[in-house]
Amino acid sequence: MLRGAGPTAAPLARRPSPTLRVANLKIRPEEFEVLADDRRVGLTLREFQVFLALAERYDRVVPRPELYAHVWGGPMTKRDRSVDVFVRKVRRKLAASAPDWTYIHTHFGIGYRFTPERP
Amino acid sequence: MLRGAGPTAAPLARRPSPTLRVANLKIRPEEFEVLADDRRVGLTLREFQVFLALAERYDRVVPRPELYAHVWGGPMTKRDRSVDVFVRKVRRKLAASAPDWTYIHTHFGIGYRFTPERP
DNA sequence: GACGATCTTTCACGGGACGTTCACCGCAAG
DNA sequence: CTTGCGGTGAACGTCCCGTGAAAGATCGTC
Repeated sequence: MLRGAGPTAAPLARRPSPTLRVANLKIRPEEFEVLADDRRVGLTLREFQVFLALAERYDRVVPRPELYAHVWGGPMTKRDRSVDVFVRKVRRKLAASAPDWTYIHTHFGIGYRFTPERP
Repeated sequence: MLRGAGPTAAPLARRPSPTLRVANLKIRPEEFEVLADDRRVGLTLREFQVFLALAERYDRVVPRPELYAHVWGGPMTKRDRSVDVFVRKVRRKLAASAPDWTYIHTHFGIGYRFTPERP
């Protein structure tokens, strides 16, 4: 009698990926991927870069020009709003995935700080 | 002359082939064969290599250059569309064998992810 | 070797996701 | 009140990716 899969059939094993954990987030830099409570946040490439630049400086205030230089790789021109726009986009997607959390805090005139908090 | 009769005659033994299972798929790496609901998907060699490279990283986002290096064994030149074309071919054949499933997901600007889903 | 079939690689086109910039407005600080 | 920084939505151009098809490579058969 023909057997189907046979006795050696095994579930496909999952290969580990370097993962940073903070609060309810999992961050996989190699995959440009962020999970909130194991749900995909779905950041775009730029959004992830901005998020990572902040997350790597956990609980530190990151000046806007420094953030810009780290992501865009050059000096920030005055009145460039790129950082603000992408912080907004990251905030929106994080909020959609984890409504009860606040992650990115504004420091007026300085920049942003990544510190997960449950209001 | 070959004869099946004789005292030592035995039923043709079916050597089990190592088989990975995931969702409704069976994967036999040694045979370069994929079955969807026990139907042959009929991937070609390259197609199978691309499929396996993704399947081995189940639920992981695989950057395009990494996928290319794993299958073609060298650095990917910019603007090389080989990966895209073969992902397309694999998708088409998988869809033909299992229309109700979606397996390979696109991550814009990064690469692809293998995660079977029933829409 | 010539031919045909099958598979791989490359090319071109079109739609759409993403990144950038702008404009408007609310609010913090002095 | 006045100023300017940041939140926010949206327009717009770029280029990434889906897709079909041509061109090239590989293999088997006659």
